[in-house]
Order: sequence, then structure tokens, then C-alpha cells
Amino acid sequence: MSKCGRKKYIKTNLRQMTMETIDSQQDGSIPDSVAESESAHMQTQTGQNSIPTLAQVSVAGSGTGRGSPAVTLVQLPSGQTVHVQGVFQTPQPSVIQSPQIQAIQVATIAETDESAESERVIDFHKRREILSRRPSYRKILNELSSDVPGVPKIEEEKSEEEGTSPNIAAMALPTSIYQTSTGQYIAIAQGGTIQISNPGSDGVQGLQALTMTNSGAPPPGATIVQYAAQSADGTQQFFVPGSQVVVQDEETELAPSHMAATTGDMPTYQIRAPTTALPQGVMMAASPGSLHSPQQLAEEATRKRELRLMKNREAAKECRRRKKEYVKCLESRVAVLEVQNKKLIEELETLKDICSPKTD
DNA sequence: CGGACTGAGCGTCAACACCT
DNA sequence: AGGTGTTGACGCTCAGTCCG
Repeated sequence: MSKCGRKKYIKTNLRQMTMETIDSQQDGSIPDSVAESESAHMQTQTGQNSIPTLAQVSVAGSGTGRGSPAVTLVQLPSGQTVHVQGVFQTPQPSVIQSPQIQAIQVATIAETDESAESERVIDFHKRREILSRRPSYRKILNELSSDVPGVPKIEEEKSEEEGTSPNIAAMALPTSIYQTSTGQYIAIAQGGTIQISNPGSDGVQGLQALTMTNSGAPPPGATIVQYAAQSADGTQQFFVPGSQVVVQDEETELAPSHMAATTGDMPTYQIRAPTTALPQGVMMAASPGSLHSPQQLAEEATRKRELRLMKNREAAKECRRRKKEYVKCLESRVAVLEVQNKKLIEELETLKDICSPKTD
């Protein structure tokens, strides 16, 4: 198998495993809508000591809620209904809580009824269809964390970001964030403060703040930063709101009337008026309404695309981070459940010993 | 030591979810 | 309906490991 092919194989298997985990880990936290409409089933095998009967668990009123008394009406195949005091005194919330799964059917490995079997297959496919796109990891984990104490919540806005833009996350919103062609991040706050961060630097060391003295409210349509890879004179340039140009100057010459000085060996920047001839490859951002020529339209489209790609790049990083966190959470949950399962089996054995009549 | 293998991470695309 | 966020899939790179 080729490298990529193998990778896909593993990925596919992982996905399937996840789906099966979903199939087998649903608890009683089921929305009412689906419960009324269809019978999505859950099958659990009772393991070593499984009893070969098929039990339809009818969810009886409020008694099935989380933390409610674990007395359940169980309908046996013979039609007999019995009240069952569950071993699970407190329903364990699943790591994956899909809101679509509704009714619970406890089946056993000895299930042989054909109609029930076909129903199960149909329901299995229904469930797969429903679960083909799970809620986001953030949602799943946050729901989980609200149910299970100790499970970390995924923050909406992480205070400490990993990845290439550790400095950006600490900036106060609303802030426009842009990335230059050299990988630097530029954030423009509404107050006119420009913050520049180097992705390679740690913490706030790479953060530079520039304050424009004449930065009032940015005019509409001029909030776009355009940047060039490097101009002919070796400076890096980009544009900021207010139709101004920020120029990274290698010679560290400052423009005292326009900006606060940066210190140390950090690069310095100048705010220049855009009226001067622009270097090749640099263009001013214009309001959408002022775009007329096809070239401008194409450039606007390119700019939008690059912005979209940049956002998606960051989103993908964040998504992967969440996914890793989610998988970790699943793994720890599995460990907990394994221990729990072991304990329950032991408890069952103990109860069997107690209840079974002694034969002399 | 060089090539094959493997796992992790990344960027991008596309499809879907969700919000306004 | 359109914009934006989210995530699976895909292809690629890179570093670490194994093996001849």
C-alpha cells in the first residue's frame, strides 16, 4: 500500500471507529423530537455475562433524565413489562453526545428475530446518515464538560494560542489582523494602534505597537491592508486604514511625526502618504464601490481569496487542535469507562454469589 | 549510510452548518 | 440567500526509525 493510501486507510478506519464509538456510547440524553418520530436504536452488548434476551427499553417519562431514578420500564419479547432498577444509578453521559439519537434498544448477541434484524440495519443506516456530520468538536466537548465535571472546556477565544500567531490572540478586539508576505502579523485596532508580531518570537517579544497620530475613525472601504513581498529598496510595505502606507525600513529611520518609535533591534516602520509613486506590486486598498477596471476587480478577488485562505489556514489549525483535545478526552473517557466496567462486572459477580441458592 | 516506512503537521479544497 | 465557521479529505513535507 502506498504511503498516502495507507494514511487514508488509517484515517478511514479512525473515522469508522469513531462512528462505532458513537453507535455504542449513546446514553439517555436524547432530544424529544427524534424520540417521537423514529426509533434510532442503540445496541449494547452486555459482555461476558450477557443474557440472551431482547429488551425494548421504553423511556418512561421523566424517569430517564440525567440523574433521575434509574427505574426503567423494560418490555420483554413476550410482551411482559417489568420495572428494572438499573445497576447504573447515575446515567453516564457519553463523550459524544449526538442530539439525534433518541430511543434506546438494548439488544443482545443472541438476537435472532429477522424483522428486528432488518429494522436494526435500517436504523443503523439512518443513524449513520444522521451522524455523517457530527457537531463540532468544540460543541461536543463543551456539552460534555457541562455534563461531566473535570472535562476541560474548549474556550471560544483561547487566551494562549498555539501555532504561528501566539501574539494575536492577546490583542483586544475589535482588531483587524493581517499577515504580511514575510509571515509577520499586523493587527490594527480601532484606536489606530498597529501591532506587529513576528511568528517566530515568543510571547509579546515580537509584538510591536505603532500608534498613528492622525488615525481617526478609518474611512469606510479603506480598512484593507495590502502588502508586497518586498519592494525594490528592500523595504516591506503594507497599507493601513486611513489611506496610509506603513513601510518597514531597514535603515531604521523613523518618521517622528507619524509614529511611535520602536526600540531595540526590531524593525522600524514608517507611515507614509500614499500619494508618492508606489513600488511595483503594491496597490492601495480601495472601497469596493470604487473598483471599476477588470484589473481592480481581479485584484479584489485575489485579495478576498487570500484573506479567505488565511482565515481557513488558521481555522484548520484550530480545528486540529480541538480534534486532538477531543481525542485525548475520548481516550481518558475510555479509560474511565473501562475501570467502571470492570467494577460493575465484579459487582455483578458478587451479587450472583449472594443471590444464587447454595447447593449442597 | 541511504532508502523505505511511518507518524505528525500543514495548506488547500469542498461540503456542510450556522448565523444574520 | 449570502457570508462565515467547521471539518473531512487529499496531497505534500519533514523528522524519526528501521533495515539491508
